[in-house]
Amino acid sequence: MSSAGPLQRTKITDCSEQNAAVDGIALAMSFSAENGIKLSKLRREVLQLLWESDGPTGAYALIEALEQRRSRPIGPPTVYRALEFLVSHGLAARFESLNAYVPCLHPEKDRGRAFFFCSNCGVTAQIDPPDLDKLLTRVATEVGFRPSHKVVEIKGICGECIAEEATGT
Amino acid sequence: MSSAGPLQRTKITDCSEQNAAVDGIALAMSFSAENGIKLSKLRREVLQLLWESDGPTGAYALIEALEQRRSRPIGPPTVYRALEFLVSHGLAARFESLNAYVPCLHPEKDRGRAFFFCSNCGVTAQIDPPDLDKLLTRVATEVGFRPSHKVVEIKGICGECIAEEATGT
DNA sequence: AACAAAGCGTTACTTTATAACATTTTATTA
DNA sequence: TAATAAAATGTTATAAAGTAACGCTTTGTT
Repeated sequence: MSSAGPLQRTKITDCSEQNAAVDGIALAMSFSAENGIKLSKLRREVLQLLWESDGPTGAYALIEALEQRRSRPIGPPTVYRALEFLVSHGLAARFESLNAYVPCLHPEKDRGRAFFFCSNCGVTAQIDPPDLDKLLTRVATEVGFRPSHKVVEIKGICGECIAEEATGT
Repeated sequence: MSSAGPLQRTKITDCSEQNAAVDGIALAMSFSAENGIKLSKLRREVLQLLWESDGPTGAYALIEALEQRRSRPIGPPTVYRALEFLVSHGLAARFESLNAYVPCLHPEKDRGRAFFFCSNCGVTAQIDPPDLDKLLTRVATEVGFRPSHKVVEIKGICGECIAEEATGT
């Protein structure tokens, strides 16, 4: 995958992948400590794999990666449960239209996340425009609906790939 | 499923289910005629099943329903291809977070659809606030992204179910 | 009628996800 | 700290969703 573009990535853009992962985990650790959440070894490993990954990661890719790390078989429920925990605490999110998972910054404000995904290079960004959540909430209110979970996912081509397309790179 | 609430449903709210289905198909037929699309028997049947259905419908539920109608086995690819066609022409949409399909009004304007789904009663609504698509497009533009597919899905509790909850019905 | 193209059928298989129950680890408190 | 309860993880089996590859049939075209 190419380097960071103008997108605010789910990964921290101006750090190496490794550092982004470290930061992501550090963030999760302090967030957990502050909120009385226990981040078990398994859950930490899964989250770390998400941060170290190049993009949205499927559950079975995580299983394989864990098996590598541990040199023994891991059953799907093990990983799915860890993912469920991470998602329920806002540390990760499921990218519904990709059947895959991404790590999340800002676990505290877990509403109205918008994910962008470049179909060309796979770069993923999480952008949370305050307007968006307000708009969705307003529309919901107008029709008497009480939202509990909002999914906003945009697929397309990122700025870098558009540029490369133009210059014929 | 309960009767129509204040939501603009994917089904036409002030008609019986049967009439909604008839109207949905009629709409699809005229739309197809106008746009030089051929709606084969199979595709028409699948679309009709979507309209007649009580809510978002899984591919395998459609397969079963078709097998009922035809009294012989139907393979998954048959239905998936029909769904792909319907979705690509805006006559249906995949509800990503439910692994299911819904029929669509307004096939012509196939952008920025917002789906609402009541986790309690299953009622589904398609609402397309012009603001929403504009906002998503604006945010995308700001980060240099060219969107090709937008997914907006809101799960929660619909007005009717909130009312029933309150009155203890 | 002959041909081409699109649609559909069929078989087999892959990927994604969960149910049910056993075991281990962690936390609690006697 | 040993006993117990609760939470987390491991294990096996299976369900649910989706696709690849190939052949036949229908539809459209010359």
